[in-house]
Amino acid sequence: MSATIYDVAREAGVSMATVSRVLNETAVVKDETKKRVLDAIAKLSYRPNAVARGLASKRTKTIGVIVPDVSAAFMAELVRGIEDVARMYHYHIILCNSDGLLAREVDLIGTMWEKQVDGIIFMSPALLTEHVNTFEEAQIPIVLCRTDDPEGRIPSVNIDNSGASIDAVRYLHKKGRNKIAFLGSIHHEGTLTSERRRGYVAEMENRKLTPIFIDTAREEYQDALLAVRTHVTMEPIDAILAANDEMAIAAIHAILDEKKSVPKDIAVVGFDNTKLSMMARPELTTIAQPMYDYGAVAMRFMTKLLLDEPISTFRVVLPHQILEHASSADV
Amino acid sequence: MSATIYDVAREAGVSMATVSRVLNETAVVKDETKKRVLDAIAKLSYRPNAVARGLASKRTKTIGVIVPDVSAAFMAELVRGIEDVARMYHYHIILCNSDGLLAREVDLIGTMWEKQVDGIIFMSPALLTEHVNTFEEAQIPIVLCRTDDPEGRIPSVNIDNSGASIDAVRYLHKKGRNKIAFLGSIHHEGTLTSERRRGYVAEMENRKLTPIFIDTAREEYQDALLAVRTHVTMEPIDAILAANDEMAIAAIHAILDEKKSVPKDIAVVGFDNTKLSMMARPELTTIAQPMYDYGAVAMRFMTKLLLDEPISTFRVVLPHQILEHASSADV
DNA sequence: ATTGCTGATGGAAGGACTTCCACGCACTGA
DNA sequence: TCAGTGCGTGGAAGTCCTTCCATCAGCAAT
Repeated sequence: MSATIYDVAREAGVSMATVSRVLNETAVVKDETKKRVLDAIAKLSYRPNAVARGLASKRTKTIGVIVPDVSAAFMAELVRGIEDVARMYHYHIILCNSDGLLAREVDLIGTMWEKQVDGIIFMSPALLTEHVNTFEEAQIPIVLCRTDDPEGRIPSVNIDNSGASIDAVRYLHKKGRNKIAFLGSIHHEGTLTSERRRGYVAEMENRKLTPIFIDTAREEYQDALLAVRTHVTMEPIDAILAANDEMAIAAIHAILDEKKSVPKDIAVVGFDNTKLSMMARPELTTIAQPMYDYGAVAMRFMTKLLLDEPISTFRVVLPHQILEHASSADV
Repeated sequence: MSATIYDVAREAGVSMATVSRVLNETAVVKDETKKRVLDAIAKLSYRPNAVARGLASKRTKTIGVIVPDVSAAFMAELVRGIEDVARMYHYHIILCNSDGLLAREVDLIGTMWEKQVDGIIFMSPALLTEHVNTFEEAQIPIVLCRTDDPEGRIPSVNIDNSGASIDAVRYLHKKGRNKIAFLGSIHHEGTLTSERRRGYVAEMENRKLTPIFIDTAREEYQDALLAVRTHVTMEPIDAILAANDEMAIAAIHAILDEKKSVPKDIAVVGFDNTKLSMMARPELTTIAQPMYDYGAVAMRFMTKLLLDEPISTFRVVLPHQILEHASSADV
């Protein structure tokens, strides 16, 4: 079939140990010998078998990536960030979707271990004790991405979601908005949305404003569309802070459907700065998180862990920023 | 460290061969023995090492997935389809982005080979001879996905892009539109867009209509927005068939920006039925391709290849369908 | 009682690499 | 001249499985 390291050794007249050394640059090999080996490799168009390599070295150069759903709004960009950095460091990624189901997540971590991945980048709606336990059993380097560990046990990469909401409320209030509603679904604690909601509530109270909630079952366009439509006719509000862009756009459309104006009657601010925000009319003011960077930084973090590079902090916090567009512009 | 098959064998008082048989159900094992083995596995919380397994069996249960860019409009859904089916059949996927660069694609196929993947699902803007050659060298089962091999050498899963355009032109013409423009970028042959353009031209000529082209550099929102804005003021048209949804939405916005009406003045039809189509105002008429199914079917196809199941055709053609919405409704 | 099967299991040889240990050679310093 | 020092290299063990071949007990058929 295809050439093995042994064939290369014979062709070059050296031992397989030497070929391995050339391949991995793991020791000095005389230039002349090295050349012979490289020639033999080229001649036989030899490519090392990564599986055998993995078995012998106990390092597979692959990283497991567990996400709730790649096809969700901006997960793909994040995954792209991971993969790009992975490639730079000669890693590959095994991608799995968990749908945020604990059982599946636990199972996946097990499978990742079977596959002998060198590390796992993990995303989940909320981190539970079960997760942490599984991580500990698995004994694999883990980096949480867009998933907070409130107790800071696991290395993580996040933005300050609560702080971002605070900024948003401040921003809207400065624009003279007082009846600011929060559009999101109710989840258990530890969720991204719950953090965002927390910041919202804190800053509203801080400013002696009454929090208003527009709750949806799921965090989706259709649900949000209906919820906002209904709410707008019932209670007077002049601004909406949505838990994500998709819902924010639903809010815009719902408001327009009810013959009100954005931003004149109601300003809308989204979350995440997905492509969607640019594709709405009026364009959406949104809180930008660097989605690509999320993945890129998490993967870079992973390589640091793997290569024993010094790490300054276990909880990386990425910057966020309000990007102002027409949906909340001054009237 | 962690238990090996040998430990399990000792614990259960059998040979490792028997453990392997229990694990793989590759031969009959007496019920009582099997129970002892399973108990031992549970007791040691043993999980087989997939790498060692891969080396010994020459099957890794992993599939390489090469896409131009996961973060592109609907690639993520497609990848999700692949992964879901892969999981059903106990496969995993290694995901890589090629950016559609030939050199990277060739390199990736090589790396996939190193990784000893059982098969490759391959997506590319256009299939070239170099690809086919590399496939042949690699000797790995390949399934093309959303990538046509005009010569039908490689198994593939596609829709009839040219036919879809024909349908779209027919549809618009029946609605009384005569000045139908095609919005897309000019690529070399073999591209999806080129197929779509081909069908458009064919049906326009068939109906004695003059083809009108709005060309963009890249197939993106911004490029399309500018191109359409400019074009609309110069040449009278009453319909636009866009090469994808993103550009179609750009077209809608450009038309509105120029104070014209959609669909009254100009009807717009998109391609791909991404989530975006629902999120536009007016909602976008689009040619639906089953994006999730694209991936799911391709992966299912792959498993058939791998499991030697009978295959009816090497070129799977998925159905498409015009989904009518407000952007092209009767006025 | 002997032969011939079959069902259940053990033994051992790979599979393609990495890596540790040892060794030869040329050269250095006393 | 001889021990000491490295560099460059070979040999072989080890990694954890799968799988082929052999074995063996038990039972039906002759």
